[in-house]
This record gives sequence, C-alpha cells and structure tokens, in this order.
Amino acid sequence: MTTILPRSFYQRDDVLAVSRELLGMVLCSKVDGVVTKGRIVETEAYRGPEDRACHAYNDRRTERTEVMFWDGGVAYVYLCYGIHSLFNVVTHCEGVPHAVLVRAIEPIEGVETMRKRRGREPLAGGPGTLTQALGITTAHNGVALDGDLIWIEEGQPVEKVTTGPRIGVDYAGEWAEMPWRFRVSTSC
DNA sequence: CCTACGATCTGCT
DNA sequence: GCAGATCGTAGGG
Repeated sequence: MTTILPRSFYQRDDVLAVSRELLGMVLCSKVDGVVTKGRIVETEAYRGPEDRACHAYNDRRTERTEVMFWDGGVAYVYLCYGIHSLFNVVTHCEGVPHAVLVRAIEPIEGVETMRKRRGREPLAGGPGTLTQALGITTAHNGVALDGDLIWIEEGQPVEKVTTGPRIGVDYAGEWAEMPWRFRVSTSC
C-alpha cells in the first residue's frame, strides 16, 4: 500500500521544510505507458520573490515563470542550457513563487527503461539526467503532482541529511550562500 | 527584432 | 579540470 503525497503537502508555507522532507520520497512518472520510479536523494529550495537565485526573483512573472505562481502541487519544468529539462515542485499558495528543484534520484522501478532512455551512466544522478531517465520534458510543465503523469509517493524515512549552498547560482550574491541544498547523507 | 546567457552534461586533456 | 554543445527566455533597442 503506497501513499501519494496530497496537494496539502506542497501547499505549506515553508519551502525549506518541503525541500528537506522530499528526501526519501519516491518520484514517479508514467510516460509512453511505462512507470518509472526513483528515490529522491538531493533537492534545492528556491524562494522567490526575495531569493535572487530564483527565476521568479522580485516577482518576475513571465510565460516561463508563470507556473511558479500557481497553487502548490504542480510541476515546474524548464529548459536549461538549451539541452536539459529540469524538474521542480511548486510549493506554497497561489501568488507566491516558491519551488523545490529535484537534483538527484536513485532508480527503483523501470530501471531498464531508464537505461534505454539514458544510454549511459549515471542513470539519474543529476538534475538533467533524472528527467531524461523518467521521460520528463518541458511538455510536463504545469501538470498536477497528484495526477497519473507525475506523482510522488511516501518512502522510507531518511536517516541523516546534509545541507550546503546551492549549485550553479554564483550570480546570486549573498543568496548563493544560503544552505538551501539538501542531500541524503551517505556516511554512517 | 536581436543578442546574451543559463538551477548542466559530456568528452577530452 | 575545462571548454563546447545548444536553444528558449528575457530584456533591451
């Protein structure tokens, strides 16, 4: 018996808590009739409008960032470097652009399909590779996370979490130093 | 309309 | 360790 995270999980006002608590949860997709799943092991929180590293910094509301302003519980998928689709979970309520970037997962189900989609290692150890493994593209931008395309299931509790600054946001000044990156600790 | 650049990955050194 | 790939956005003219 598996439990799918309800929209209320995402709609809370603390994006840092959601980011941390997503560790250990299971990100699932159904694409081309195939279900693939992976355990979330790394996330980053983005807290617009005050967070300069966030696309929606200073309430910048455009066609791309629009989804971040929606009510929590939908997917924000955008293209990075013209190549990679990056998957985020939108949190908080309508009008507040908070989101959590999923940076890495550990394959659980549909591993052969992931191998086929990727064609190389690592299977899903980065934000751009995990979307490829799960078949997630920008076509999924705005889809509900309690639907049957993309959803997140409750997983095993996480033992230990390490935090640190977010990756690739050096341009964001003091905001780049915020310890808003969360990882499942590999050490004992 | 036009141009600069990015929440990355890969292959080669 | 580093540069090139590659194209949708955003912002300025």
